[in-house]
Amino acid sequence: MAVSARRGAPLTPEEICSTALRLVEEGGVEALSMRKLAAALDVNPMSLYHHVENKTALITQICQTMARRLDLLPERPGLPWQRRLRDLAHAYRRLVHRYPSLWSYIHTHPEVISGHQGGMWDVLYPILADAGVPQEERTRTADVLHGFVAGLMLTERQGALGREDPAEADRAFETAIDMIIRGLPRP
Amino acid sequence: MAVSARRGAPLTPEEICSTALRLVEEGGVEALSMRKLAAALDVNPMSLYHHVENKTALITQICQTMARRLDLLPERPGLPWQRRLRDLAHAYRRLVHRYPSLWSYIHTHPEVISGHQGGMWDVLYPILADAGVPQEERTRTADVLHGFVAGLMLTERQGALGREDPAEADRAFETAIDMIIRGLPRP
DNA sequence: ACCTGAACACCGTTCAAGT
DNA sequence: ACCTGAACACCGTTCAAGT
Repeated sequence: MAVSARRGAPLTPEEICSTALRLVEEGGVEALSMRKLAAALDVNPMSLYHHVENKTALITQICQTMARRLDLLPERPGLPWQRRLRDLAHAYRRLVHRYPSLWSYIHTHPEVISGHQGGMWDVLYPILADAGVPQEERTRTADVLHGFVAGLMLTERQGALGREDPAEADRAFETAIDMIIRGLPRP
Repeated sequence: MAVSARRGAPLTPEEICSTALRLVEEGGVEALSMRKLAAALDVNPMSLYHHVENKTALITQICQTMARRLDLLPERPGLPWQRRLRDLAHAYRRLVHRYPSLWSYIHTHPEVISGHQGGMWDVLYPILADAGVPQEERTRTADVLHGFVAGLMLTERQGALGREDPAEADRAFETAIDMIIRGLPRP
């Protein structure tokens, strides 16, 4: 039989991807296995391989889905760049809080995301321009800034920011953004 | 027989740890398995469990060994703090270049290292003091700085700094340290 | 075209049995 | 005290066989 164990539908890529993402949200990337995913979909483990090349390809897919969930505020060129930079950093932080394990995975597996894809960079560049960062330094500055904020999240996830007091992590994050704003290269 | 397959010696903790670290240096943390480690030591896989509680305990041990390899320059209070901060950052970077995979592992597995252990912090605090960072902000600033540099390394490892030109990664690192120096909180 | 079971080559770890 | 083999419960993935 061609669609036996499963209810009706013949196992769409979307269903696979969203179920996989759910497993990751619940138990981290290490909780995702092809066999558990198949069980969650009520399907034979091997059926998955007709829709997904392999496990790493699947993870790459759910990473891209995650990246699309960065909830950027609408562009508001009227606001000062400091404010927009702060808001962007907070959006990034919210995303990491939502998918901590998957986010870590991406940043330890360079191969899954290549280049400046995702809406974040389109928001960041105009901010840097308004901040007066010279054109020829903007790419480098953007990479460094992303690194800074990513490292902050790494540290927060390690519990190094505010071990006892949870509000301390928020405060440290603000301090960090202040440092970044002060430190930006000016002409 | 009690020491059969192995040559003479009865399998010391040091031997286990150093061999495990070698496997990690060669193939990353994902290349370390209890069974491969046993093979490298020419021993039955189960023998390891008489010297090591389990795999995570073993990894924690080799992480601590790695942390001890941070080659700090001797303290030179005569030099300006900017210079000392830069040197410390470079020592950190060298360590990450030497153990990229293990370093990533630590920063994605918060449980393996807890608190400010390791000589780095003893070097960092006096630098921050000389930089004029107020006493009550030093802990937070130190955590943020560590986060910044760690994030930089993460980004570098992802290839985001200087994809084509390898010297660009060096330049981006210097730019980043400049930003940090400019951005430090002052009284 | 899509699904499946058996199989292969791996894991970490437990446990009873050996010396 | 230290080592070991067999076993358990997992992996990802291939492949030939089913409908």
